[in-house]
Amino acid sequence: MKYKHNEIEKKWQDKWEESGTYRLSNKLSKEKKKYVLDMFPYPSGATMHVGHLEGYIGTDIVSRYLRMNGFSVLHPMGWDAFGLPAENYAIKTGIHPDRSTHQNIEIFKRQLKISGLSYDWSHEIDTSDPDFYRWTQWLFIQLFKKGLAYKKKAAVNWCPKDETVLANEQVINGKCERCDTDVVQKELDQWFFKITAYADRLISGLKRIDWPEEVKLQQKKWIGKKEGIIIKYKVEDSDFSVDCWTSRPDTNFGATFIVISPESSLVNKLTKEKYKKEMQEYVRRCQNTSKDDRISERREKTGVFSGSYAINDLNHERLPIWVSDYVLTEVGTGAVIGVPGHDKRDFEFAHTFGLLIKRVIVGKDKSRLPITKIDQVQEEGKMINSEFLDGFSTKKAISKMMDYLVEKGWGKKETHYHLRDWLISRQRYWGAPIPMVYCEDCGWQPISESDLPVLLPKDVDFLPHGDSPIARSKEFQKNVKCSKCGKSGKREVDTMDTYVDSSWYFIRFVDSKNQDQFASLENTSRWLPVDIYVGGGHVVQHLLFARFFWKFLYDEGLIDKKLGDEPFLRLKAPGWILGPDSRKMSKRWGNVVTPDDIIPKFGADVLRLYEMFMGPFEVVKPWSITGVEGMDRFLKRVWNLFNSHKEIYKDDKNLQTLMHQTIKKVTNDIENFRYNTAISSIMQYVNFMRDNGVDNESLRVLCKLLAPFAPHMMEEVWVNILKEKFSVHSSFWPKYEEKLAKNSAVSLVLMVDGHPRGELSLSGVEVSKEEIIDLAHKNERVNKAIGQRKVKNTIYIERKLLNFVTK
RNA sequence: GCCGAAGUGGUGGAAUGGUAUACACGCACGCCUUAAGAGCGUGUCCCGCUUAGCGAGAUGUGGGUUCGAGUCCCGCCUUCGGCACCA
Repeated sequence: MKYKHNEIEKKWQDKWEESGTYRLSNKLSKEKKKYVLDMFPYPSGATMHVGHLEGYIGTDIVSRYLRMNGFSVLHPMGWDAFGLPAENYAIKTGIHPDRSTHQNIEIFKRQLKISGLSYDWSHEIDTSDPDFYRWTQWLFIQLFKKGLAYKKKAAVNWCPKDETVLANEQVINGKCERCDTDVVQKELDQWFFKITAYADRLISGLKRIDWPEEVKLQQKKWIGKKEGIIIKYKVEDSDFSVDCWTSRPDTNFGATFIVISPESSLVNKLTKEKYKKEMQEYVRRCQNTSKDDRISERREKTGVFSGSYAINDLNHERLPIWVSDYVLTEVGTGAVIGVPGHDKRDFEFAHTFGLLIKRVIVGKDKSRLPITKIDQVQEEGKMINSEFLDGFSTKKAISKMMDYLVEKGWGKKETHYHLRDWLISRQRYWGAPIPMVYCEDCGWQPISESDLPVLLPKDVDFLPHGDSPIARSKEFQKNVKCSKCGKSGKREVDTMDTYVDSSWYFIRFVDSKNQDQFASLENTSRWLPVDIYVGGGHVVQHLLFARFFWKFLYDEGLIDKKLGDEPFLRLKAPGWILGPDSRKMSKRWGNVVTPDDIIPKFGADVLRLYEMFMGPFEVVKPWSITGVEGMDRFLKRVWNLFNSHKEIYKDDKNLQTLMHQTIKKVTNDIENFRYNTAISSIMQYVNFMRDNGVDNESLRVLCKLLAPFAPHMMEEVWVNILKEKFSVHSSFWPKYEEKLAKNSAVSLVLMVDGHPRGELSLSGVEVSKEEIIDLAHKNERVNKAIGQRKVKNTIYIERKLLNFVTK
């Protein structure tokens, strides 16, 4: 009997949907819940490819496994539907983003469904649906009320020709990706979320969660907490001073100049008449330099002397004050203390302009001579030429110097973070409108919550015209009232960063149809936090933002405190799947493999098994069509095994042992996302049965073990061959017995000096170490290997090996 | 430059510090077929020998710890990912 995957897969998919096999019922127990979540996809115009599917198959397997273990599993799917690509597509083709996005969603959804994924679609969400973004807007208002959303001026990438704001990804080498015009920085009033208020907790919370260490490290690095000190330098012949923040005050005796950023408000005050003209020109030039150019490391250092000097209180030395664009306004205080001997950037600057270079750290080569080459610039070591710090390590010197400066009143300790507040304003159309109204009397006021959602107007021309597209809607500004005083006001015309949507969607999933609340306390308490979260790619920021929102809701009591203040307890990141040519899948290389290329020919079960068998879940791996064919052969063998109950085994110890070993292995492997080895052990089990025969129990177990991986064929087998009650996916996962999983016959390795020299078969009976040593000495090869030497030591590991050491 | 991950057959990969190369892919030969395909079987790291076997070597590279290292420690090389003038 031939297995017709197309027919059978369709048949069971329909049956599962019709009987609600994966639907959650409210009767299920509260304690045994699991929330298994995929990072929801952006439904882009390019179709889904097999790479997207890797994570989805992984969560599907674990979800099915958990259900079979008696858990009620929330496993939802939805759409990160707002975003720039749809808008750009609209600009190019005139097709409204709403239309193109929803067409894409249909394609994605069909592809997920034919893959046999067990999502409970009754929880589906779409971030571009007013039902969803109403609560995104509501969240904004909660943050605003707590002072965590605020407006301030900030620079954006601006294309003067297209008259539009560009996202960082649209800026290629400092030029607009569409028209190649040089991108400039433009200051606009924009909304921010104060994520920095949570910086410390975003670090400390990492300790409590089961995430890959490298992801945690990346988060820590992104937050970039650094202890430092602000040192005040008096400016000579004036009554003001320059504040420099540094984490390395230990090298302060090596300071020879100060550099401030061109954007600093001090530039004008400090620049002496003689240098004014040159300075103005320099500052103007910096303004017109794109960020990319400014950052590119290869660029020579530039700068202009201000004519002013600051005084280093430590040694009363005069420090010339320069202006240079290698100093960034946003970092520290926007003013840097130049230590050219022990900082490469400062060295380059000093070298270019002929400034003094002092050594205060002994070189790696023990050198105490002046520093003349960049290779000699070294950040750590033993202090010299630094009075009271001499002889100390840099590490010790940092704290000594900090204390000293604080005591003298010259400095103030201050912790700085790399993390900045989150700029969420987008001068774009396809996003959630920011629910704020500007009133001449009351300033910025939120929409009253009962008036939500602020609908995204549809009558918008989204071609770039130099302002936010929504500003051109005729409807949008009609009858707008200040929620505080009732006077007419003007709506905010910017939309929110789509990261805002994706930072809380996982909460909406637990109660996606709720019309009165973002999610009920009952449902959040029942399902959250997320037990297993799977996804990769752009994750660093997403995870930080989502953790920030969660902590905020936690603090506000909008979710139950007993849920803890971390939303994702366990994280797994699937590795990329490369094309068959080992390059990243892309239209450009013509190496994209989609589920539609594979499923019609081989079926979803083959695709699922193959993807999980390719290699470790977290690792990058190339696609191979011959590998798919191999998996097709394997599944055919499985099908034949179930169809030809040729020899029936009775009471066979080997088969039973292997069965328990396989259950154990597959169970542990699924728990740890080691699907490739789970499948290989199932293969060994199948091979054994094919060669040696089967019995009823071993077949039933095989069907269950394989059910999460190949759900369609196993359902067919379960119902129509094994004649069991529908559905295998609601049956119980097999249990193994430790005792039965142990081989009764053990082959013990005999070694001499660590080299294998033979083996000893021990069956069942317990044998003592002494008896084994006796037996080993009867082995010819062992004796030959020992030869005339004396055995000095004997190492015995039960059931494993015996090693005679003669050396 | 900094941070992180990884280097094992022709290929994807397996291996709680305990017989390296499981499980697959590919290839070769054979069986079955008029034939092709499918299916099944056998073989497949490398060198040597007195060749049903035996012995030596091999997990990027050089050291170290250990009775024993792919696995742990130190140095170097290569590849991939992230960040990048962060003071």
